[in-house]
Amino acid sequence: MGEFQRTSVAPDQRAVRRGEIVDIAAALFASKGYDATGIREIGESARLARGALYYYIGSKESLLEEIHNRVMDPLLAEAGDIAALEASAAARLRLVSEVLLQQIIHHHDHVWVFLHEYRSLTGDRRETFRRKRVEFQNIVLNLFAAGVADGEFVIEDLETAMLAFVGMHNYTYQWVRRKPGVDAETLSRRYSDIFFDGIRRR
Amino acid sequence: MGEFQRTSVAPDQRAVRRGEIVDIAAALFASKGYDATGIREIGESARLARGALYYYIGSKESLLEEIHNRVMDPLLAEAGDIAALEASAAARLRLVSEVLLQQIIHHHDHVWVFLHEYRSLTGDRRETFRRKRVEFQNIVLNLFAAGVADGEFVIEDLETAMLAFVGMHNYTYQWVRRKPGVDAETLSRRYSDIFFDGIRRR
DNA sequence: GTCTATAGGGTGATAGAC
DNA sequence: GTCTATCACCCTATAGAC
Repeated sequence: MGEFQRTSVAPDQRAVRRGEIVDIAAALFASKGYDATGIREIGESARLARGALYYYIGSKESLLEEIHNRVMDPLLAEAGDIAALEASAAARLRLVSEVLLQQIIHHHDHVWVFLHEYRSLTGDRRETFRRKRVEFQNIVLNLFAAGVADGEFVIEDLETAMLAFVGMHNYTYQWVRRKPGVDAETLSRRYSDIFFDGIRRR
Repeated sequence: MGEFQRTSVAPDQRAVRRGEIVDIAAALFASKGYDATGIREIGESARLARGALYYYIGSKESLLEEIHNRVMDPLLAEAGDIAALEASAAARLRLVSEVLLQQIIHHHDHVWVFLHEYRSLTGDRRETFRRKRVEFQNIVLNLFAAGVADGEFVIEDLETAMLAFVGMHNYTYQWVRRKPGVDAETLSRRYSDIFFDGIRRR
């Protein structure tokens, strides 16, 4: 039983080290691009020669896959929980906006890679990622639809509205690093104010 | 004088062929990525061996530079003309929205490369591009500021509003190819309706 | 677990024949 | 203008010693 506890509860050193390497890779991929970053560079940053590096990573593409999952999986879980809350569509969209911006701001490297390099995923990895992205967009789409059904929103085309909302948020990764001091809560409020009420004086 | 006219007015065959190769490269870079596309592939698509190809292109990076300029230069010129019109800030922003979406929809490959691969530009090329992007964003920023000065808009933070506006538009390149039949005029109207008046029922 | 050596295959760019 | 041959260098991944 002591042995069982050690393998199931104690941290797996190999998995821990692999996690560190994933973060190192995310930083390199974000600053130089996936294709332009060599396995050698990742090894140098992790202080590991190539042979030892491959003991942890398996392949370069599996690092890319894990970077994607680290952003997408918590985002999907949180957005799903928020959508299930008993609150107005506007209130729930505001919360989704905030968790999305938190990922973009606090896991900036991973999000950059996620939004820039998903085409470097191949085969099943690519298809799995595509499905998760559709799932997230559907959560947002359904919130807009719920708002229209409740008479809370007036929307000409639901899909365009969803894509405008997601696009406005996602694009944040392009500039947020150059504006330090911006926080998810403030930005979420400003985006939501614009999206729900517009900027025209009334 | 006849000879002078021929060199200054008649089309330069080399420049024409180079232009065709730039378009071929844009299509390849957009579908596979800049780093993942080889000079050999560009040559195959253009039906030219490497030696002949280099006679036209100079270098791979100069192709990337020209793809950027083909999007940015007309956009800057049109946006500058629109900003100088005597019209409300909302009307002028609506026109800027439309020319931006026209570039995104009708020069989709070039825009994809432009928004995805600008980090592969080096040295002066990169700096020149950065300046042009700032120039475009300043045109949009000044339109928002003019709207506030006229009492037409109420905006908490000008720069956030500008970035939200630009981001909502730019992100369009990610999905517009999967929705055929979308035109710049319709999309521009929908984006502007959301941005100026919001989606909440009043 | 970590290393070095190497396999097997790319890359962008240029020289020089025609 | 277009070609082939080649330069110098890079890549991901694996084998096998320690």
